[in-house]
Amino acid sequence: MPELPEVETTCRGIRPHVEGHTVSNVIVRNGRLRWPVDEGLAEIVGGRVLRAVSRRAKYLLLRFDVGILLVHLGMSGSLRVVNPSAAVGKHDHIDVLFNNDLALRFNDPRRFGAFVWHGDATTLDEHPLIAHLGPEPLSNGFTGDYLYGLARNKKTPLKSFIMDAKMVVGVGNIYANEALFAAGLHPLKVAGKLTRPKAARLVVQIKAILAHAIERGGTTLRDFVGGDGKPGYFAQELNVYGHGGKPCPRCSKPLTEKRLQNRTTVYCSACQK
DNA sequence: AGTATCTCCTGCGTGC
DNA sequence: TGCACGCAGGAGATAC
Repeated sequence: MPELPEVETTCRGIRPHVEGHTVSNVIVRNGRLRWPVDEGLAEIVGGRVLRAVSRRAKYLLLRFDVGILLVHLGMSGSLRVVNPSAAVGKHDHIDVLFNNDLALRFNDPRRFGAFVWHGDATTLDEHPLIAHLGPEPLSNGFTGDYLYGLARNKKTPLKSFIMDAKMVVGVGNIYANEALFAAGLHPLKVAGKLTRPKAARLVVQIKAILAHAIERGGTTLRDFVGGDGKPGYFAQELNVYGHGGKPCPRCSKPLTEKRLQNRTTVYCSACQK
C-alpha cells in the first residue's frame, strides 16, 4: 500500500520519462475514483507540456502552465510508465499519453485513489487537499520541538497523533508502527504526555525509517509496484508490522497486536513505554 | 474546539 | 472446489 516512500519512489521513477514532454491525450476508462475524474481533463491538458513532477505528502503533482494535476495512489494505486500499446489490465483506469510515445498508466483495484485537477498553478497551497497539511517528515521544519509543541494537551493516542496529516504528513500505518517501536514508545501513550526528549527520539526515528524506506524503493505489500515496474525491498525489514504474536526482535517477548481506531497496531509491551 | 467513527473499494486469506 | 466472510487501509466527511 503506497505510503510516502512508495509515492516518492513513483515520483522519481516516472519523472525522467515524462517531464518536459507534451500530453497528447488522456484516456479515462473508469473515472469513478475517490472523486469523479474531471471529464474535460483531456481537453485541458492535451497539447500542454508537463513542466514538473513532484510530490507533496502522498500527492503526486503534475505541473502544467495552466494548473496542477494532483494524483493520489490511495490504497492500491500505481502509476507506471508504459508503452501505450501495452495490453490494458482490468484496473488500468487512466492513461496519460505523451508525444514521446509513452504513457502514464494509472492502475487502482480499490479505487481509493484520485485524479484531481487544480486549474491554477500558483495557488496550490490554498487547495483544500493541501492547505491543512503539516510539514514533510524529512524537512527541516519537522523537529522534536515542533512535535513536542503540538502534542501539548492532546489526549489522542500517540500513534493516531503521528498519523494525523495536520501534524506531519506521510506517516501511514506501517511506518507509524515501525517508528514507535524503533523509538521505544507505546502507541497508546497519550500524546500530551510526551516529553521533549521522547518527541525528539520519535522524530529521529520517523525520519530514519522513511529515509531508509525511500532508499530501498518503498515497501512491497500486495499490489504496490514502483514507477518502473520493479518492486520495493523494504517489506522484509519490518520489525513489528505484520508480526503480531511473534517474538519481539529486541527482547523476544511476543508482540502485542490490537486494533486502534480500526488500524492494526503492533507493539512490544515490554520495550515500548 | 478536539476526537472518534464512518465511508469509499476489490482482492486475498481463512474457515466451513 | 466453492462460497461467505473479514480484513487490508488513506484520508476526507461526518458525528459526537
